[in-house]
Amino acid sequence: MSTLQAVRGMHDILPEHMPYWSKLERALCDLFAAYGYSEMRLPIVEKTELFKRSIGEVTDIVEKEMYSFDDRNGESLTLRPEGTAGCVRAGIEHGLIQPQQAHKWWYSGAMFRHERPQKGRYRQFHQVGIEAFGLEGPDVDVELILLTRRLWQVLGLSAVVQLEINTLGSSESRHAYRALLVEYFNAHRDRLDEDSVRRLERNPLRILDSKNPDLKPVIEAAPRLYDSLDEASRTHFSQLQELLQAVGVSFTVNPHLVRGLDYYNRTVFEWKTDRLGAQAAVAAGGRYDGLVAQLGGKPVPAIGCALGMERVVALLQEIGAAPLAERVDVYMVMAGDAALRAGLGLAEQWRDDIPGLRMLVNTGGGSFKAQFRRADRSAARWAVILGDDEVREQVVTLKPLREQGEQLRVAWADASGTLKSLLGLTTSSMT
RNA sequence: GUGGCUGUAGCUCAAUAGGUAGAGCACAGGAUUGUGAUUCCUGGUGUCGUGGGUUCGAUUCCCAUCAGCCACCCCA
Repeated sequence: MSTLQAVRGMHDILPEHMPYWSKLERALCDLFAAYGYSEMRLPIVEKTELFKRSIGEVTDIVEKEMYSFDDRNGESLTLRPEGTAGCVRAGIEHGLIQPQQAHKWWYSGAMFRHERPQKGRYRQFHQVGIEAFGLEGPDVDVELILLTRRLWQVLGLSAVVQLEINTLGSSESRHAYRALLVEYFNAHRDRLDEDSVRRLERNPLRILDSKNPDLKPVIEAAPRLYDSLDEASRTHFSQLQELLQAVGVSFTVNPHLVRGLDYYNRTVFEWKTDRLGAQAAVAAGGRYDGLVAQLGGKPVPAIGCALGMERVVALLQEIGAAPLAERVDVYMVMAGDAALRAGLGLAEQWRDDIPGLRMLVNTGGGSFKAQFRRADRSAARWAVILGDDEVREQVVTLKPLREQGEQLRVAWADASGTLKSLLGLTTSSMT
C-alpha cells in the first residue's frame, strides 16, 4: 500500500463536521454548569487490571475488545474502553470518594474498543461520562435522566429518542436470579441457539433479549427477574417510576434491558433511537453501588451514565439540525503589493481596536473576482476593499455583502470606529 | 469474530462483451484592464484501493489483501 490510511475504525473528524460537535459540546458544558457537575480529565491509558476487575473478566469488552499492550516494565496497560473505571480509580486514589459525601463529576474523551466498525460504531469513539457518588437515589437517578432529557430538548432531539428503564436488583438478588436462569436454560439447552448457549456462560440475562423469534417460548417460560427482586430494590424502582411520572418524563419499562458491564445493579436506563440503524443506544447508564468498594474504596453508592458523542452528532445530522455556524464579520480584499503591505497593518490595528472582531484577510492573491467569491463564500457580512486607489488616498472601501446598500469610503484613521458601529460589536458578543 | 455489498479525478458518479478512462460539482484564469449571482469560453490532475495471477495486452476476468457500508454479535 503506497498511501497511508487511518487505522481501521479510527475516523477523522473534519472541519466540516465540527459545527455539530461544537453544538453538542457547548450544550453539554452549559448543562453541567446548570446542574452542578464538575469536570475532570482522566488518563486514556490505565492498568489492564483495573478494567478486568471493574467491567468483569468474562464480558465481551474484556475478553476480546481491549487494546492492551505491555509497558516497558512488563506491566499490562490498556487504552480505556469506557470511562467509569478510571473515574472511580481516580476518586479513590485521591481520597475524594468518602461515605457521607456527594460528588457529581463529568468528563469526556476518546474510548477504544476493538469491534467491527459499523454505522455509529467505531474503534476509537468519544463518550461523555456523568457520575454521581455517595447518593443512594432514586432522586439522583432521576436527576441524571432529567439532565439527559434536557440535552435532547436543547438539541431538538426529543422526538427521536425514547427512554427505557429497568432494575437489576441488588448484587445479591441479581446473582441469585442469574443462577436461577442458568439452571433453567441449562435444562433447556437443546432449545437455545448458538449465540444463546454462548451467552449462558457470559451473560445469561442477555438471552432474554434475544432477537431470535424461535426462542420466544423458552424465554417466556423463564423465571422472572422481578420475582427474585429484593424488597429494597423493588421500593427503589417503584419510587424511581413515581418520581419520573411526577416530573413528566415518559418512559417504558423494559424487563430485558441488561447492561453489558458486570458492575451495574438496581437502576439501569437507556436512551434509544430508531434513526441510527442497529446502533440504537445513544446514552445509557445505571447504578453501580458495589464498584467503589470492589476497587478498594469504602462502600459508597454511585450512579453513572455515558453518552456516545458520534451517535448524537449523527442524530443531529440525521434530523437536519442547524449546525453551529461561526460568524464572520469582515473579509479583506486586496490588490497589489502596496495594498498588501497597508492591509496587513490595518488588519492588525483593527484586531487591537475591535475586540471580538472576526476578520478573514485574503491570502494567496487572486483576482478581485476570485477574492470576492471567497468573501462571499466565507459568509462575511462586509468586504473591506483595498486597491491602488484606496492606498493612494489612505482610505478603505466597505461593501455590504449580506444586504443591499451603498459602498462606503472611509479614511484609515476612522476605519476601526466605523467598522465597530457597522458591526454593532460589543466586547461580549462572542457568538 | 461471522456473513452480504462496495472501492474509478478533491467530491458525486459513468464507461470499456479485456485494447491504459469521461461527465457534473468544485478549483483556477478569462469574457467584465477593480466588485459576489447567472451565462459562456479555457485549463489541469487519475499509479481505475493495494499486491499477485491468467493474457500479446487487465480498470475490466481470477485470487489474496486493505478499507468503507449494512446486518449478526456487542455496545455509546
